[in-house]
This record gives sequence, structure tokens and C-alpha cells, in this order.
Amino acid sequence: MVNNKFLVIYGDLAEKIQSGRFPAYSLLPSEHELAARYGVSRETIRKALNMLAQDGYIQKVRGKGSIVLDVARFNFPVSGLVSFKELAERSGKKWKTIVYELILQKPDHLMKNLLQITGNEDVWKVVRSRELDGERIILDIDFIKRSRVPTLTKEICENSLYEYFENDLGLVISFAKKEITVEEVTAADRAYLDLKGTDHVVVVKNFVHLDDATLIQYTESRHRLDKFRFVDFARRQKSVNGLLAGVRSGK
Amino acid sequence: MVNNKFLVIYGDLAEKIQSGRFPAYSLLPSEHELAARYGVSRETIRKALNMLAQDGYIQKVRGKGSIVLDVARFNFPVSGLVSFKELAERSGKKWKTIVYELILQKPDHLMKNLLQITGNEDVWKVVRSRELDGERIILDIDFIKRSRVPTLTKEICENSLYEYFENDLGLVISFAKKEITVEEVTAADRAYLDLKGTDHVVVVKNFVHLDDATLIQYTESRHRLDKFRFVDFARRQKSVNGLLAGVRSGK
DNA sequence: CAGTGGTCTAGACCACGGC
DNA sequence: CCGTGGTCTAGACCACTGG
Repeated sequence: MVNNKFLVIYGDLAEKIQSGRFPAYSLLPSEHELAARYGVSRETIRKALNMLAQDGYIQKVRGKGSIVLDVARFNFPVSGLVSFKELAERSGKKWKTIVYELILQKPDHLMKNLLQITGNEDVWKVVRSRELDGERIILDIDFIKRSRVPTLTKEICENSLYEYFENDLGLVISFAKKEITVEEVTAADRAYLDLKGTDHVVVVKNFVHLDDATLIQYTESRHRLDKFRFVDFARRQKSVNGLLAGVRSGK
Repeated sequence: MVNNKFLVIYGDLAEKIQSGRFPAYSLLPSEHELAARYGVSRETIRKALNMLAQDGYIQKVRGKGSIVLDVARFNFPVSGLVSFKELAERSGKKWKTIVYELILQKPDHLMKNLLQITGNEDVWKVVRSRELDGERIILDIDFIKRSRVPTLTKEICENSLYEYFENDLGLVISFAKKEITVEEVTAADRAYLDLKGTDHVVVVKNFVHLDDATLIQYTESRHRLDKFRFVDFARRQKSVNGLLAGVRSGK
């Protein structure tokens, strides 16, 4: 059960936009109107509307109203923090995960630095390839702090680490810093991916944090070039850059 | 002059975090404390804090407080909607833009579709390469609606289109949908980029909209593989996927 | 001018963390 | 238990759009 009114309203409006009950380029009812309709205060409506704007459903225009954006045309932005299993199932295609390596090891210097380990903590290393429609197109190399994840099995790695973290261990994955670059293929790429002759892969480096801000996992996702796609909805910062100008130049 | 209290507070706190006056992994003063200190209501503080959380400066933990994140380690996320000029100048390197083509043309069928043109409107086509440290590493191909941008010169294209749109034409760029993929190089890439032998480029397709939600520009940015880097700060969606489950499966 | 969204307030109650 | 952040309210004033 969801208790938060603004989340319910967000979901309701998002559904109505996606289903076309609020057509693209039309105006949403005004905030006052929505507040009356849902029986909540205007600030609660505004919270839901701001989330919709953030996620690319609407564009708010002062003095005018909230314009419904063409979600279909936007082709469903899938950035954010989503597991391969969630993505694959959303696509409706056949998927499989193959586990090549699952070991507990002492982190080397580089890995201690990346995972911010100071003591003698061990680290899980997991190497998996992701198969979609019969082709191994992604190679995932995970390093996970043992202090947060005491046990790990092949079965878990074949299903979904995030699902295990969240549902079984009660961990709450909260945010990640990700970096996308392109690198030359390694021996591991050649061994565990169906490369089709290309000599580069897209590399997504992911630092995953829990809701208490601690780092739990570093992941390197290596994608075959022709199968990589990243879609994002970006808003332009207004005066923030100006506000921070002194920080970059000064001190 | 910025009148918004929450923006001033956001900027002030962001500066204090970046300069280390609020050290990483420490707790910010509580919301009540900050409200008293800045002489504003708690909701105003919360607005600023939520923006800081969104941008990766802090992590809010219920019952505990707001944890300052390690911004230096996060290496300054530069996603969002930023012009090449803004990015280049931030990096401190020598940059130059070379204009190869600047023409007004009738859009073909594909372009009319991409730019959502229904009538007989003409479209600016601009082809430019971006040079950083003496190498042409990005090829930008822009298509711009003439109805929004009546005049365009080589000088403007050599400087910054966004700057011209915003400062001279009074347009407000608001959001974009972007898509990142990898494609094989074209003849134009070979002609206008210093490719160094690679046969693929990273392609960033950008649909840029104004604050009234109208589309103004479609841009294809083609990056040399070894110079492409995209950094993002992503938060995990909570129950939103659950709320929308019915949309994807049913009706 | 009326209607819209943007900002801000002072207060309330709740859920959670840690002592 | 107290202090934290999370949600919500009813109202206020402002800035902007449009007729």
C-alpha cells in the first residue's frame, strides 16, 4: 500500500498521460482544479506535477498551465538506475545470464581505492555475460563489499543482484555515479562476448550506493557497440552555473 | 539579482560543500537548525536540500540527517544540457569551432518528421567540427527551425548557438531528449574529424525544446571514440515502476 | 482583468534512528 | 524517549499569460 498522496497522484496522472486520456500538447487541469478534484492541498499537487516535469511527462509554463509532452515520441527514457533483469523483462525479449566467475578475494590496491576500503575486508568478484536473443552482448564485472553481502550464490547471480540486495538482504539501493566511455576490447571481452569483429566496447562504470550513502558495489558493464543505447531526458540548469561560478575559479 | 531564497540557500550550501566547509561524510545541520539560521521556513530549506540531493551533493536519511557526499570523488557530473562552449571553457583547454556548412533548406521527409514540421517551413542546416587541443574530435550537425531563428551567421555558429538563442533571441532552452548510440563512421566523419583510424563514432542525438515545450532544434553530435565521456548521477526509482505496472502490461 | 503557476509561511502529524 | 526528515495543509503574495 502506498500512503503518499503525491505519489498516488503522480502515478494516476502519469497513467492518464501514457494512455492518452490527457493527450500530448494539451493542458492539464490547473493546480487549483486538481487540488479540488483529488481533495488535497495545492502544494501536494505541485509535488506530483514537479515529479512529472522532472521525468519528462509535462512542461510547466507560468501563467499558462502544464503542457502534456509527447511521451510516445520520447520513446520512454530509461536512464536512472535499473537492473539488467528489469530492463530485459521490460523489453519482452528472451534473456539469460551466464556466470563465469564467482569468488571471494582480497582487493588489490586499485580496488581498495575504488571501493573505499580501509581495513582488511574481502570483496566478491562476479563475472557474468548477459544474453539477449541468443547473443552475449554485455559483460558485467562486479565487485561487492563482503561486509554488506555475506553470502552470494551462482543462482543469485544468474537472476538479479539488485533483487537479492533489496528483497532478501533488506538493503536499499539509492544512487550511483555512472561514467560512460569507449575502450578497446580485452581478452575477457573476446572470451565472454559475441563480439562480431568489433575491436571496441562501450564501458559503463557504476559506483552504487545504499540509502545511508555507503558504497556497496563497483560494476563495470561492457556493451557490444551495436547493442548499446542510452536514452535520457535532460533539463537545462538555469542560474545554478552562475551561482557556482565563484567556486570553480576561486580558492 | 536572484530573489528566490531557496536558490540562494542551494548555492550557499553547494559552495560550502565543494569548498570543504561541510566535509564529506559529515552531517549537515538539521532542517530546523538551517531554517533558523537562514531565517526562513523549513519548507524552503527542504526545497534547497532536495535540489542538493538531486544533484548529488547530499544524501538525506530519515531520522538521521543529511549526509554530505564526496563531491570531489564524484568528479563533477556533467550530464544535463550544456553547450560545447560551456563545457570546453570549464575544462580550461584551447577550443575552436570550424563551420563547414551553413545553409537554409527545405527539410526532407525524415527531417520534417524529426522536427515535427507540418507546413512549408525552412530549416537551417549547420555542420561544424569542434577542435580541442588541436584535434577535431566532435562533428555537430544541427537542424534548426527557421520560424524560431530567422537569421544565423557563420560568426554565431563559431561561438555558441545556445548563447545566441538565449541572450540575443530571448529564447529559453528548457529540456531535451537525448539518445546515445555508436555508429559506423560516415563520409562526413572522415572528412571533418581527425579520426585516427577508428571506424566507429559515438552519436548523441538531441531533441532540444524551449520552455513553451516547442521543438526548436535537432542535433547530431558525433564524437571520436577515445574522447567521449559521459558522467551521470542517477537515483533509483522507488515504487514508480510498481505504480506504472498496469500501463505496460494492460491496455 | 482573471487565471495560471512560483514562492513562502507556520504549523501539524507521522515514521524512523539512535540513545 | 527526543530529534531527525517526510508529508500535508490553508493560506498568502507575486509574476506572468491571455483576452
